[in-house]
Amino acid sequence: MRKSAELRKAEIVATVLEMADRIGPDRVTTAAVAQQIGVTQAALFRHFPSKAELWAAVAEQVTDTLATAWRTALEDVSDPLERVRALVAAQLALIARTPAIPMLLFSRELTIENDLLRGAFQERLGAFHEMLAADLAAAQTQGRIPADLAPRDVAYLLSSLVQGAAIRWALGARKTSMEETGLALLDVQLRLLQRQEGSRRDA
Amino acid sequence: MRKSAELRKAEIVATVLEMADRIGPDRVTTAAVAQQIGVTQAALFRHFPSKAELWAAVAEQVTDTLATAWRTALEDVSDPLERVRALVAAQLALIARTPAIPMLLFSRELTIENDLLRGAFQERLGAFHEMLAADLAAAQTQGRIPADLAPRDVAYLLSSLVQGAAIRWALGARKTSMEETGLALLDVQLRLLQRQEGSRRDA
DNA sequence: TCATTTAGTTAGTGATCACTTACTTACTAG
DNA sequence: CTAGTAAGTAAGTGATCACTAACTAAATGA
Repeated sequence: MRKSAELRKAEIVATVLEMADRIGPDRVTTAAVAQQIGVTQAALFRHFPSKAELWAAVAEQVTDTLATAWRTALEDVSDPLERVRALVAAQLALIARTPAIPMLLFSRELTIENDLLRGAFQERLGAFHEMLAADLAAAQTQGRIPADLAPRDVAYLLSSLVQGAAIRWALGARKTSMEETGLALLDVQLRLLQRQEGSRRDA
Repeated sequence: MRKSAELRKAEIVATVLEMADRIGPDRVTTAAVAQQIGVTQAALFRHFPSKAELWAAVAEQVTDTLATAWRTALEDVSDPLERVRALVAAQLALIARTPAIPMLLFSRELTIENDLLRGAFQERLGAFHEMLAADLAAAQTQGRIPADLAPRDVAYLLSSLVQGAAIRWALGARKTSMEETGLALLDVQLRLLQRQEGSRRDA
């Protein structure tokens, strides 16, 4: 049953993330993680010098996953509004698959104990916002959405849409489908953005 | 320095809420609360049989404050869209004044330990959503916003706006003014909602 | 084959948590 | 004035936390 350090580290990180989903980030104790893996609690400290460094590894994996998901979503999509849609859809899908992500944003580990982690997550959210804003600006130059809108404002509205959907999903004990409801709202918002000038042209 | 039970209970609840703002909900220990008040830790258990019941009292005060703020905001406002604006503005102002509220939504106490609290908050958010939806429906019958929009969908967009603003504010270490940026976004969204048919009529 | 490396264990540490018990002191009604 | 009540204290409890020291056994390379 003995694994290489590399494999074991990955297993520990994955387990922490899974347990953060299931029981909440602040409930993930070293003892609980070790028990789930099937090693003693002390074994974790062979691989990570402290729990904070373990969380840092988790955060790094999450931010990597986010970056990868965005890149994949944008592959071979050139139309600006389709790119916006793909980005939001990817974010919704990722949160649905890894519900710990929004919980991590407000966990004790991130918000209080570890300024570095908070900074890393904030930077990722900022990157998401900037990607949205860039494509929205492109859509604007194509005359697809009104010219007097600030792309960054619209990008904020769209990221808020994702965050709101995640909050309602979390509070509702995950009964509804976050992806479906989120995508439905995205369509409403995108129609609102497009229709004004589009309908003028059509009419 | 001895206070009546009523006064002391109120003082404890207020202190918990203040400390939840300052150090995070999960960091609020009975010892820390007692120390800030200036009594022994055991004294808290004279007034609340358990920490869970203490949190329940805090939640009740918060939901009461929410309800009051909404009622006050709607007083003497009859125009549907102005009511929507007043509601969202009131919510932004309240969160800015009591930043623990969004943190509570994701705290361990609420999301894991205490199903009752989670239910209470979910119900309040639902009430907010329904109030928005009702006024949006009224605006729809007045022809102020497009008829083919589901009022509940638009209400979700608006509550998400508030939640997104709160998240960015919390993660950004509260450097920006949440009320200002939130209200600016609200204006953008409201213009998006109105302009479509308004501009058609004008044009 | 055997020495070295390394993943893992056993059995603790002190700190901190919510909560309890037994006692004490301040207020108040009769 | 005094007896009862209610607020508060001192000093614990056991549980749980992250983390450590000393030891063991499995893999590996010469």
